[in-house]
Amino acid sequence: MDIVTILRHSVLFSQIQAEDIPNLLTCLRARKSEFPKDYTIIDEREFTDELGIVLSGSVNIERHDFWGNRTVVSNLGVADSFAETLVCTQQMSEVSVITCEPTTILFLNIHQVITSCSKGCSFHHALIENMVRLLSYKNLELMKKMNHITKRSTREKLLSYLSAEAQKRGSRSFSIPFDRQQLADYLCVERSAMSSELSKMRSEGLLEYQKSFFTLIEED
Amino acid sequence: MDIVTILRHSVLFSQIQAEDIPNLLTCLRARKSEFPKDYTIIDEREFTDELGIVLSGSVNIERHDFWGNRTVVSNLGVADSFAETLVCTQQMSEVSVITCEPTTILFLNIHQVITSCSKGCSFHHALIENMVRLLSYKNLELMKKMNHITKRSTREKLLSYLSAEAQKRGSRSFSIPFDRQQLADYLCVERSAMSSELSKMRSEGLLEYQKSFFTLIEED
DNA sequence: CCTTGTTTGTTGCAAAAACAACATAATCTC
DNA sequence: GAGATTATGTTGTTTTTGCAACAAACAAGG
Repeated sequence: MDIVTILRHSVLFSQIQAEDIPNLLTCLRARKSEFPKDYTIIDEREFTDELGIVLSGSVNIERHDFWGNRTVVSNLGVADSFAETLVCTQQMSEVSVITCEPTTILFLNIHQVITSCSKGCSFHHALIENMVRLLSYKNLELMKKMNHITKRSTREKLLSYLSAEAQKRGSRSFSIPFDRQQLADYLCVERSAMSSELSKMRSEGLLEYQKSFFTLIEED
Repeated sequence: MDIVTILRHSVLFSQIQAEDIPNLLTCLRARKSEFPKDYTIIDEREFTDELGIVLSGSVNIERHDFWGNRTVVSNLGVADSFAETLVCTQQMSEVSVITCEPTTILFLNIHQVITSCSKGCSFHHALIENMVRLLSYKNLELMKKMNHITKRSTREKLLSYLSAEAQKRGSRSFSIPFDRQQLADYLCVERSAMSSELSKMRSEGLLEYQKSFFTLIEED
């Protein structure tokens, strides 16, 4: 799939005509980079003027506390973007962006465009409007995640997350983008306790799973 | 304090000249409303085209699950805003906005301005740029809250929250905007267990408190 | 194909949290 | 000012989680 098609599936470029995109990319000083698996694209305490869009592969957004305990904030796939908040606030990052597999990223120098673009590009307004929409959807994603982790028990967190994933895919069978340790760090629980709870839920007939592929079983 | 002064302290109107604000308010179809304490300004499942700014008083953002368990998402004071994500995404609200005390709100019809404003107001661009900044700061606030609630124990959540509040105020003595039940619902823990833990922390010499006024005690 | 490393799942124990119930203190309303 | 209501704190019990240790399964590398 070529870049223009991928970008038109992103929030940032939605409702922008395909023929306008090459000029926009020039204006945004677009640059493409490829990274191996487990590569830290942006680290904590870094600054950036560039928003990243995933062209292929996937990344995790993570953070570590003082003692090195990891929290997985989110997983991003093709057409998803990151670092939009850093670009807009010009603050130091509190998260890392790490590849989960070989990944290609398109970097866009959004900062100068949303603060002042004296070129008067005809699609500038559409871009900044999309930026507003992008940040709003990021807010909603954070609220959804918070909805999972505010649950009080490990089982409730799992049910909340897995049922939301099923709903998102429109299917009771689906893959999640995390291994066990990543899922535990995403839901803020202890890995082996979570595995034990998943095993109990399976023996109670609530769900089946094989590694990261899950099937929720409908109650009769 | 008059409205223009308050608005200039908000993110949405920052860097907009005081003399431009009256025209902007006309353009935004501004309307002011007063509400008693414990009034639900926006309820779950509602839609809105209007962003609200707190002129006096305060509000809590809350949500309830299917069984009626409440989560407190955040507390907003003077010059803070709400519903910006609803306005930008045109989706149904998943939270309620409830007054904590008698409160005055300024409602602004932001939606039509950020999607298309054919009047060509000279400050339209500044407003949408501020909207981008506002949404980014909301993201950062959600990330900060998530930083508290991803901690694994009640004590760690309390320490995380209270030390962040101290840092925000630049003082080891401060008031928080929550009673005990609201604080417990904000940190997603059980109220009486949290009270018990606060009591232990006090007897260990970590902090003092009287209702919502706290003092963190420096370690020797 | 074999060895090494990683991932997943299990077990037992200690600690922590949730919960229910209740007493005391503080606040509000009449 | 008194009574009613709400808020805070305590206690004991049950449930759940975190943790450490380890075994088995799976994946990767040579």
